[in-house]
Amino acid sequence: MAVVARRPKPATATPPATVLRRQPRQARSQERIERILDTAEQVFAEIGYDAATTNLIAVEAGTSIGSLYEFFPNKEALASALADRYLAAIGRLYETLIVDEPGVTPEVMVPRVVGALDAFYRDHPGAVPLLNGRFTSPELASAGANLQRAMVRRIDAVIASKRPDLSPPRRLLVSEVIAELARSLLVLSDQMPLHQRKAMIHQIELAVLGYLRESVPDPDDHLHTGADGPAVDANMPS
Amino acid sequence: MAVVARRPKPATATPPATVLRRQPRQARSQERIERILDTAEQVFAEIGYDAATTNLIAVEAGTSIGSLYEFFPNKEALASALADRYLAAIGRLYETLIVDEPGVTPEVMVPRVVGALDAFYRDHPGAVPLLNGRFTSPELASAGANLQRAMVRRIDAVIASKRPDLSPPRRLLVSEVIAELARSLLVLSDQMPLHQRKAMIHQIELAVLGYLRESVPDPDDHLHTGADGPAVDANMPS
DNA sequence: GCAGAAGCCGAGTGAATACTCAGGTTCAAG
DNA sequence: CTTGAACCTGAGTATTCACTCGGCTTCTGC
Repeated sequence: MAVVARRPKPATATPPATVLRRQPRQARSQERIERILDTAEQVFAEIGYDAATTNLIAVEAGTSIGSLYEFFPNKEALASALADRYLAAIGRLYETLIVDEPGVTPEVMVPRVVGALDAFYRDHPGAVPLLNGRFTSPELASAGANLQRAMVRRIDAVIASKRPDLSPPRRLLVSEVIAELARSLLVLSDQMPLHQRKAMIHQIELAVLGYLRESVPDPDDHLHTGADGPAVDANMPS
Repeated sequence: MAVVARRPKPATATPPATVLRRQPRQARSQERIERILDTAEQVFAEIGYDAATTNLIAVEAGTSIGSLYEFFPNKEALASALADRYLAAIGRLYETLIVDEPGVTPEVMVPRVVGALDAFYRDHPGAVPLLNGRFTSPELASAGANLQRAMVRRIDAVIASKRPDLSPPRRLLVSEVIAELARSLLVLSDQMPLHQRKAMIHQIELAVLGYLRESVPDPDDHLHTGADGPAVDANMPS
């Protein structure tokens, strides 16, 4: 239950529902909205979307349900607003960092991307449970899925440029594996205490690079990696 | 919400709740129970634990709620019974395949384990969404987490035996990465059509092996890889 | 073939909860 | 200061859904 719509009265053609019901005019209500969102994020992360009641969120935010519904048309809208907080930022991060620049090798790009994502998730502790948690709304789950697809597409584009010899399906497969690998391991690292987290981030880089070397061996590599020589060797195109 | 207990009446000290309320004596009811479980699995997989209503499950199973509750004490018990169907089998699979045999290299063991898991998941289409799905009950989620911990422990034991030079924390980290990598990519492959699935399975093997090579380079390998000193060094206690 | 047990049914119960609304309070413009 | 708009409140409403219970049907042992 509850995952399913619980809005039997209105039935008014289903507007976007993603936005606020009304734009606040006074600073007080703007702050209230922020407080509600902060609280919702925390509560969702702690007990999950379904178990979170709008009443609890309102009370925890130090306001009343009436006020909550003054601005948010329904519970899903809270989740949407929350997702919007991060989606754009992470999307921009992808666009900035997963790019096809001439001198950038995987050894450079992977730590950059993984590091940036890790930093972002550390700065925004709610983001991971929100977008990758096990108990989120369908709304949030599909937002997370879209983000993941965006990452896959960008990786695919970079590989396409760097390695035109790979067939498109194979490229896509490799991109999907890399993206999923990064996603799931970043989620894992997000659950760890800070001192282990750093080590885990490094393992993520190793995992991505190791997979890349196995799956897409360097064409200008003399010794091809059968089961023995990973041989990073001096590959310095700059 | 429903994630939270919804059993306000009984309050009877909380018995195990994992079992059937009553053992069936006749074949008819045994079949009914099976049908209910099959249906529950399907419904949970399709719309998630929360959105699934016990009434729907009963109707879909061609029976009545009364009958459902004749045997299952509550909704969670359905999930438990479902988990029990797979947990033991997968656990045994780990015990059989993730073992420390003398001549078995990662190149042999990894495809074996990944292949066996893939085969199991193909034979039991409900298992993956049930244990790794985004919308399962806390009960099921923790069952899945336990299973994952079991895998980590077994991998850790094998690494401990093969590579006594690694420090325990490092070993554990590597084991966790491998287990998570396998888990998340197997989930991904489970969502794919059969022809892509085979290719993905191979990528999983490459990913695990590639990560292993990066993270735990062969000690008798002259050139060491890492971007950092993994501090493996020539530490030979034997 | 019958009595009692096992099994089955589904309308009904009660608790949980998303969302409303009538009435009050605070602000800002004139 | 006044007035109307923006804002706030929380008890109440409508709905959903896990679970019960009394009555009915089917089986089984004698």
